Amino acid sequence: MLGDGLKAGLTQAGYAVDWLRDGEAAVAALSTESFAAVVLDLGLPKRDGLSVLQWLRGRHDATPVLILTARDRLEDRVRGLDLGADDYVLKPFDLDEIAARLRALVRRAHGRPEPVLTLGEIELNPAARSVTRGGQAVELTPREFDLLHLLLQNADRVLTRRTLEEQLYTWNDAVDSNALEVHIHHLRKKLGNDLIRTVRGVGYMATMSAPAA
Amino acid sequence: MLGDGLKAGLTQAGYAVDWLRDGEAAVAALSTESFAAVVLDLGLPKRDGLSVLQWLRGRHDATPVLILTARDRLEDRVRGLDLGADDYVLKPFDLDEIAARLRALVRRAHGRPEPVLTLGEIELNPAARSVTRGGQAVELTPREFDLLHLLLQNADRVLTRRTLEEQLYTWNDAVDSNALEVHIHHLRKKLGNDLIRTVRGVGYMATMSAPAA
DNA sequence: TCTCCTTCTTAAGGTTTCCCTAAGCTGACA
DNA sequence: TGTCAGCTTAGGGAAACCTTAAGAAGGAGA
Repeated sequence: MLGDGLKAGLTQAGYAVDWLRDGEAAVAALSTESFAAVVLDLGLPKRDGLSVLQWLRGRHDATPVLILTARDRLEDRVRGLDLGADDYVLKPFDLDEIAARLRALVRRAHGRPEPVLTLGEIELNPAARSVTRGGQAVELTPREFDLLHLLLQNADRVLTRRTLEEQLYTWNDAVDSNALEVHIHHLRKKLGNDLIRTVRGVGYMATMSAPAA
Repeated sequence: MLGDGLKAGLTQAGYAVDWLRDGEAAVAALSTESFAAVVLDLGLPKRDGLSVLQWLRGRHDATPVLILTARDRLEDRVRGLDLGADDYVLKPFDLDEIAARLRALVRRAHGRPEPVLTLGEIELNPAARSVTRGGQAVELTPREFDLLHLLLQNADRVLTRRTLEEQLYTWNDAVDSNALEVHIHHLRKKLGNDLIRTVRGVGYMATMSAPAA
């Protein structure tokens, strides 16, 4: 059922999709055909998803791989990235998010830069990892950049604290502190107070215009 | 002829349409005016559609672009998406489909393709956690938002006090007070008295128009 | 190896927002 | 006209968030 939805969604997003229902079939397909990218569910029957990934990288096949993993299987995600996965998405997943990340992966694989993100007077260049405000360069630390990147990719949409922390800290899930708040604070200091809106009790959202007083 | 039909159809669907007949004219129009969305035929005369798209994205213009492409020009479609097109439709196309996709694109341009709940002049966007009344933003507190969300999800259906409280307060933290009434009151103050109808002895209901006498 | 420097996290107030409570009031229904 | 469900109002207090500062951790360069 999960596969059905995923296939339908990605097809609608403009991809040609081959859906292999177990690890063995996936290996068989990957040995004979060439794909732009692979979406790999780590909970595959017959042959474990991680072993498929390991096998693929063992052949020096650089096809971009996006892994799908359950929220409570943190160690799988870490192992997946270690084995050469390019990105991951947590289940239950959002179709738009998968489509967007796939597109980014395929772009990168072709050596094409990801498009610049713009919101108001802020501009973020993922390839150069640079940010400008009103045309003027702004220096951000790595964490600040990643956080801003996430927010801009989801502009006008509330991101929960949980989501942000999960994306920001791939390995160490339990960041039991207000680190996020501190980074938000630094971003606001550098980019202006209007860019990032607090949604009390939920999270944060990047948005262009301030609300009507 | 294709353009004629498209313009007529989109106009009828409620859009204000400017029809530029070649790539150069399109670039000229796009440099001076601002559009809610662009429908781009890749087979334009004078200046190729893809080059128009490339030019547009080169200026960091994020206007949604829907490309029209012939069924046998698959690679154009792929290039178009890579260059930053937001969606595509194959020729020969279906007018309703184009209209539907345009609607989705325009919405997405201001906050992802999230389903928006609408009732009368009230619109609620769960992704942005925003509410508008007659197009004008209304600021709600978290509790107010959640309550309105519940009511709109069950529009024209009576929700008992009990149901509402259970949903609002993580499993029956039995709020032994009139807190619910207070929030209802605040909502009515912000959104007008007609939206939420009291069903005496039972609960509340969101509904569009006042009852017939 | 040592030192300097950047960056990230932690922690501790300070501040703002919001939510419940409670008490008086209003209007519906008998 | 009495009663009761729901409406209205305002303030205390707590949770959520902001701000600041300092210590840890890591890396670069000598």
